[in-house]
Amino acid sequence: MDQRSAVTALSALAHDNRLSIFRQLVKCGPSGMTAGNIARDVGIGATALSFHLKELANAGLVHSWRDGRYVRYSIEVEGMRELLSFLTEDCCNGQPELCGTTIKRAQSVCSLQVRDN
Amino acid sequence: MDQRSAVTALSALAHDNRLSIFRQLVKCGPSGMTAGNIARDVGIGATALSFHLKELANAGLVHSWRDGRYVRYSIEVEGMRELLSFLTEDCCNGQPELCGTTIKRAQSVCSLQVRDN
DNA sequence: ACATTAGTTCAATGATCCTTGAAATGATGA
DNA sequence: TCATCATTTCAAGGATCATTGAACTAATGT
Repeated sequence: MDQRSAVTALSALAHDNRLSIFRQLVKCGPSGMTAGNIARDVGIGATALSFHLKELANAGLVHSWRDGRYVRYSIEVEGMRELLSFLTEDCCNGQPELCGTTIKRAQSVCSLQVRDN
Repeated sequence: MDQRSAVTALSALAHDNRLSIFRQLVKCGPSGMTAGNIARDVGIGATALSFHLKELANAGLVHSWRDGRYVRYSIEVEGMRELLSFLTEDCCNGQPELCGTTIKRAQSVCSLQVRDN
């Protein structure tokens, strides 16, 4: 991931409604949700929802597919993982003991955890 | 971390210059950098730098202290960790195998990795 | 005290983003 | 085919954010 893509992804997440949408989809997993159900849960109109979903999709954070009369959206795991990785790249110049002294290591609840690559 | 703080933090990172500043500080570790050196590395003026650092500080992502004639800035590790954790909270409703099948688990290069709490 | 260096605050302008309803598109079932 | 439901696109406005130079505050050394 490059800086430009990272800014796009962060901008996509940096909005109250979009962050709510994103977190709903994180919870929901690969099966995704229909646009209509997202709109209901987040409490916004269809137009606004469509606008925000487009931003998230354009940022590589969600993707969609048609499911009969509905359109389903789900999180783009790889895009999210790349973003988290980018944010922590070269932390303390590869000497984790420098920041590791202040916080505890622990297991992530999810494979979205940052990895070195 | 609540939704409001997360949006503030993401908004702070969602800007080309601020993301550059942030990543410089991530690399640099706890010793931090002077404002002047950040400005030189990122290639922006003092006024703009001050504005952006204020945004990052307000978002809880960096902090600063005076060091003689200079002001040093460094990353706020806990704030960053909270943000990463918030973004992946309840991923796949606690069933990591759902998203874990598509990406490989691996160790983070840094203790900033997401943890379950 | 004064000159110099380092950073921050202020105010105004321009740029970008968000919201809204109305219209358009796509899919289903009778 | 027609009515209906689901979602997207369009266009206009209001709101928010970024940039700039100038003025200001803070620390240092002489």
